[in-house]
Amino acid sequence: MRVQTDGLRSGEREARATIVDVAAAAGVSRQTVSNVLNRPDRVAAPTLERVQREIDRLGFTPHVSAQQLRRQRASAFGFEVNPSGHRRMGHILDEFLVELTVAAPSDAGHLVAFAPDPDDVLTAYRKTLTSGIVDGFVLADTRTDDPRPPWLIEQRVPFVSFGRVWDQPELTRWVDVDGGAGVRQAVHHLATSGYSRIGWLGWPAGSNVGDDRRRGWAEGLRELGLDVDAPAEESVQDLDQATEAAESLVTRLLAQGRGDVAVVCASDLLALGVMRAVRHVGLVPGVDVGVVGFDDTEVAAALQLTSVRQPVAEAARTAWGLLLDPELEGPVLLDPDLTVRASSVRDPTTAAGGP
Amino acid sequence: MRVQTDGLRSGEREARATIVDVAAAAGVSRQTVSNVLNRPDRVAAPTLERVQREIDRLGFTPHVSAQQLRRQRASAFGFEVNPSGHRRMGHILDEFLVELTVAAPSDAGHLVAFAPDPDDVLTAYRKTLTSGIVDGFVLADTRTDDPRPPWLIEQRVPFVSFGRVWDQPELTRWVDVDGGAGVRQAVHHLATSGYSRIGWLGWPAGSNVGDDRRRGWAEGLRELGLDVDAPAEESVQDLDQATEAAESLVTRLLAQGRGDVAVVCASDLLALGVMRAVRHVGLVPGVDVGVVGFDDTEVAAALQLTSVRQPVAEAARTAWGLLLDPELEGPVLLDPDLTVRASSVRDPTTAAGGP
DNA sequence: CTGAAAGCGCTTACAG
DNA sequence: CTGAAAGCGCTTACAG
Repeated sequence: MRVQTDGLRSGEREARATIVDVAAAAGVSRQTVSNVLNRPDRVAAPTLERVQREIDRLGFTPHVSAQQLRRQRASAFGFEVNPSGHRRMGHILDEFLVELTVAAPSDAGHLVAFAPDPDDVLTAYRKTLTSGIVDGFVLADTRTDDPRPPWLIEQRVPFVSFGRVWDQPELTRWVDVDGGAGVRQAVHHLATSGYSRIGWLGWPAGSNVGDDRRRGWAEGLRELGLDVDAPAEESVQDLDQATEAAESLVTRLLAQGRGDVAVVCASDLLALGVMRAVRHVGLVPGVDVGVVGFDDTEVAAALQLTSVRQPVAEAARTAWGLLLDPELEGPVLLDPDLTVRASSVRDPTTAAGGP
Repeated sequence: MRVQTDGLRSGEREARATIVDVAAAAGVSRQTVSNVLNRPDRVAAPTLERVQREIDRLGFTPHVSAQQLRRQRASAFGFEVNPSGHRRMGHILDEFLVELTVAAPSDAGHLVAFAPDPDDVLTAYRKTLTSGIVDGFVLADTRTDDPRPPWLIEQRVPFVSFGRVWDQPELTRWVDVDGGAGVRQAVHHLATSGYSRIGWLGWPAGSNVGDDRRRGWAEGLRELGLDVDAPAEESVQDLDQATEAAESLVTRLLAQGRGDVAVVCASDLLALGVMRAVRHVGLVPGVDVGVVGFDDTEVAAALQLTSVRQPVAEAARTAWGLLLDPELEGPVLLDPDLTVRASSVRDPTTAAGGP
């Protein structure tokens, strides 16, 4: 017999209602309450209604641990996080974690974040799994020679990946953002704004992500009938080096004429280098030279930089779909959005790139 | 009788070992295995060792749901997240979520992120609690008239807060960053760099956080014997308005003389406005006018802006301490760090604020 | 120091 | 359509 809510002294913690309390209140067995919850079709309408009323009245919520134990299923999935300091992809992964949590279908799954020892990542995956708190995983930040996918496949553990699993092409349960399509979109936008000589500032060749974005630039030019031999330069992800590379790039572009020059970049930081280079030659970003970055970081927002934005929330929803819905076929490649700001609209009243 | 690991066909998912498997392998009862795990002092040394060896050999990890159910304790705490788009504090809270996960003491607690319906936040707290998946909560982003603290207190639910609970001064289980101390530190740093006339650009009076930071500026000036009536201006968190306010502020500061002028700001965005204003009058941030921002965002890193950094990882560790260690007295006020960059060092070779 | 008993809250297959 | 039985994997108080 449970303590009745009404009988509590004020300030005392209410005892939670269990399925047995609901059963007693509704005058049925606890199995029938369980059926109301899990197999409502097997319960007669009047019984259903009566039980449901008591569930609502008592504020009953099933005890998740008991369900997990009995069902031998956690209905939860793990997501590895690493200390913010070591981030390799800006805040995208922090955002993805948040959006995965928001998008969790409350009935079918929730998210468990865990932080492995960096020297022995797989142990954390194994422990998380065998302690019964997850049924599978959402991977992100997959690398070439990533040990996780082969291990998970061997163990027959369900997983999806945010980001292609580059060296396992037979794997199809992943969702990624089509960086090339995003850059192509940027090129089309610049052309529409009246820029016709569009250069590229990217990372050194050899990174899957960077090469993909550069391909988008070349394809965009080709589709539009623009000069496919437009200048391109490379820089690592460092502001000073980017500025230097951008100075050379901007000089080459401007040497062929003025007024219709723009640069598309593989990242916002590279784009910031371009804005600097443009200022250095006495011109104004967005008015004299168009600039587009990638990832729509805080920097882009602050400096009025047009930028390609990854649809992180949609990627999170898709990840849940690939995990839970066997009908949904992978892989899924999402188109990014373009956030248009002053750096690409040729409006003399709204120069970009302050201060 | 369980399937033996050795007997599995290759590729088949291993059945996890349970406490019963360990007991059988070690030739003891399952209660003894449980004692090895939870009350090792009650077990004879040889038994302890024998059982431990089998635990390691079988890779046994206790089933968390079974423990939670039996102990009637989740050893987990909830943390509310909201879609990234609606963020009010930059990426600080995303970072805090990550650091809370990293800092979770694996034996004593783990973190459960959940996303409430914005129109009915308390319902999500109640459900998370009564479903038995958490024992309490970590709050963040507490507001004046926040409904959560009074409700949690009334329900006798344990919680800590990242950020003061401003309108419940009797509450002491919180950890916060001492913004005033951070700004004071910035003032001292600027003075050491040779700036002696130091203005303030803050938010309109009335916000707890903003007023606190401004107090730090005034105290810093007083401690150093500098002009406590130095000019101050206000702006909301918007780049154009910040630039306008900064222009007025910089003009006033420069009117009294040049060469030793600096501005401390309540945010990096306001600081960006100052850098713009400095450029507009033909001067160079960091060389002619010192600038310090707050929060050390990506913008600060990209623009070589010196900025006050909140110690998020330490705040997360402290939050766990306040939650789990009754000896640890609250409240805890952490000192921020100053990330020094070109905008405050008066070095002509490293101007800040590109492009 | 070790083990037999009870039970946490639920679900599932099955009998009536 | 409804309920009695069994059991998921563990821990706790207690008897020996």
